[in-house]
Amino acid sequence: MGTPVFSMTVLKALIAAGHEVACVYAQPPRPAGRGMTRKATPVHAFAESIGIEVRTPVSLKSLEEQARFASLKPEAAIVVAYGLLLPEAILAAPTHGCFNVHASLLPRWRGAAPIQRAIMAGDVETGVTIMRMNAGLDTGPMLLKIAIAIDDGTTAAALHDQLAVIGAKAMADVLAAPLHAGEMQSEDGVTYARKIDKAESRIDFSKPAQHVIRLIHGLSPFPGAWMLVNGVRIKVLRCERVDAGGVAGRFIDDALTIACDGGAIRCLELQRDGKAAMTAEVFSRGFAIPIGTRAS
RNA sequence: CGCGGGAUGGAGCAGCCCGGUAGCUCGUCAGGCUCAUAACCUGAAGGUCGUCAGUUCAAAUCUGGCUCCCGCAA
Repeated sequence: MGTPVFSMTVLKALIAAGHEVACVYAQPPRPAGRGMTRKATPVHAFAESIGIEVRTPVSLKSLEEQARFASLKPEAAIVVAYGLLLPEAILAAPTHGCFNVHASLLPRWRGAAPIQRAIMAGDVETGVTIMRMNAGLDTGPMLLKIAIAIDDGTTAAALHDQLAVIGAKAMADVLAAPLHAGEMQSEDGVTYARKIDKAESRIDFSKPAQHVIRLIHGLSPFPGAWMLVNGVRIKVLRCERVDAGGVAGRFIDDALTIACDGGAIRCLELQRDGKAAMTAEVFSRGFAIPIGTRAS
């Protein structure tokens, strides 16, 4: 059970490991993208392409859906970024239980956007956790945790791809070994990774440089942290810290360096409205920004 | 039919509203200057202006269709 690309990576790994996939559950296709056409989710499209049955119920709360699920006689259910809460009846159906891959070191960053939140908070490490599922939100006993480091240059996209690979392997490893009950999560250190709100994505240069960098990288490339320069909306996809100062929110040189509170950042990769993403050097050729221009 | 931007030498852009010699920054190549350089100077190569059709004496520029790319919103 899953929906986005992350889930797809795990699904592929399980298939490669020789597991028989009886059925894939995914979020139903919804109007999305340009033109608002209904589009199958990544897991849905992939599973269908290789001939696995796909079900896309709006909810699993109904007795009919629960009966349909039980009739698969599943040995185990693997849930990755599915987006639906699983009722008790579903959790209890598989003989070996339900397992989840979560992209953080639980109990830190339970919830929807663990990858982005870890970067935005400035964590120096994060990882994946394999757990048994229970009725709570990412509260089940843990079977395996794998940590990896985050640095100032780590973007959400890069971290996502790394964690997907690690998570997929971790899940395959867990299923290959004798299953145990797992270790309960500590009550200490619980944090929740709430969904990314578009309002958070505008860059505030009155914040410290470190904070600005984390925001930019945590939201890169989606939804993308942005600023307004001469009325044009520009996303900053990658940047680096620079030892320089100036009036916060002003460009202080001709290399796309913008002053923040107590420091400055230099844009390395950016994208303006309607255009493709490009490096700072290439961007500069077609979009001149005089020193002193305001970014807001 | 959710809203909108774009397609111009290798790269990024301007020109389009007010049709009539293809421009800018960078890259490439050649030469010069220099102890030397990604610096500086000079010169050169390289474009059927996405595609199809229409209007016109004349279309990158106006009109319509098509293809592809992207931002917003979801």
